[in-house]
Amino acid sequence: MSSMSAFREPEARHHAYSRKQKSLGLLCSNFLTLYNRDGVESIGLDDAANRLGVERRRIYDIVNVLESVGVLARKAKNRYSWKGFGGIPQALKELKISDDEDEKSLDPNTVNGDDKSSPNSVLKPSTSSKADNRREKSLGLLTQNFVKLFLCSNADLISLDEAARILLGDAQNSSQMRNNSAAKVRRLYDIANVLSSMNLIEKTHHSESRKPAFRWLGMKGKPENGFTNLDLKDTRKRVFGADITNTNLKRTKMVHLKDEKLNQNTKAQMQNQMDQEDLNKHIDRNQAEQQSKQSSKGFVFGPFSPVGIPKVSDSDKNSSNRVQDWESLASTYRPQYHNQALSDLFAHYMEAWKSWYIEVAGKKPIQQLS
DNA sequence: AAATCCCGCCAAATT
DNA sequence: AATTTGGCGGGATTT
Repeated sequence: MSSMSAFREPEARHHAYSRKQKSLGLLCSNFLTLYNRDGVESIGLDDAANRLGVERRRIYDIVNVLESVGVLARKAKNRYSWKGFGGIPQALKELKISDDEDEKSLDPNTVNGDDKSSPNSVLKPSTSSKADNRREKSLGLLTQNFVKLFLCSNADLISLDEAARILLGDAQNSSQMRNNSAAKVRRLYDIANVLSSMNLIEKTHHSESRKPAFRWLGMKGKPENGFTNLDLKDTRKRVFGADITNTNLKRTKMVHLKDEKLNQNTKAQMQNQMDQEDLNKHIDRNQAEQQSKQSSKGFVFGPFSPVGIPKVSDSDKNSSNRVQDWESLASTYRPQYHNQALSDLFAHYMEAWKSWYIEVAGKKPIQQLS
């Protein structure tokens, strides 16, 4: 009854219904900021949806990919447990191992390929049952496969298009796989966005400046205590500074790992380094913002925002512009880190959020689960 | 025009 | 049967 769809304004002074403000990536950032840290241990989907001001559907998207990377774990209906960023390494390790033993050299893009081939393809788990058909196309599985692509191949720059192609089972033409691939890409965009918000990957461009692609950052993205620059030396895997010449990875049957309920205890030890990573994100955003708008830092709430709050927007992170404001907050440039400043900023965010939340929901501020 | 990807309908899964 | 999950893709936004 009486739904409030009174936003028909064709145009007005400054509105800008910006699609960016509703991006999955941003939502994920908010999600992380909200649940990361402190004693969060259990997360209710309803709560998340309310807190973030979005429909449930969106939460599922986020939660699914986060779970695929080990940050969350489904505990029960409507309930997930927060494992934290500390759970990522383990998850990645599992992914790296995975099963299947056959190897195949896939050539995502090979000019005039004459390698007919592709004896077949497909990733359908042979043991696939009719019911598992759903799981096969799940966002979660796609996420894991996408990640495996980075983990198992030596190419560190992959475009969504390539990923989709590979994940499909190769083959560069014919069949309606074409269309299927397109559909896959849509999903990959979503995945890439949330993965980006975690800084597990970063958007860049292939080669000099052509097609957009993603680079795997993994834990390296946030050196907790090392350095913020990723040199070319890299740690172990050698990487050619060029586009993918040939991806040599397995035909990934990919994951199917059975539920890993091995760990369940723990409670303190997971969160430790990601603090700044998340904040860096926000800062990054702020900087980007400074370019398009100015000032305005804060959160982006859902569609409905408090009556008194202007609902600050904020541009998304990565932007293809000059990066040089590193000192923007380093100020003192110390060998250490700006944890202090970051913590401060974080606190500010939380405070703002909290106050907003209280005002709107009229609930208690930040629940402490239990 | 092409690349992104939000939105939410509505069907599988679960409860 | 009701509710929770979550494919899926039309088409609006950005680039």
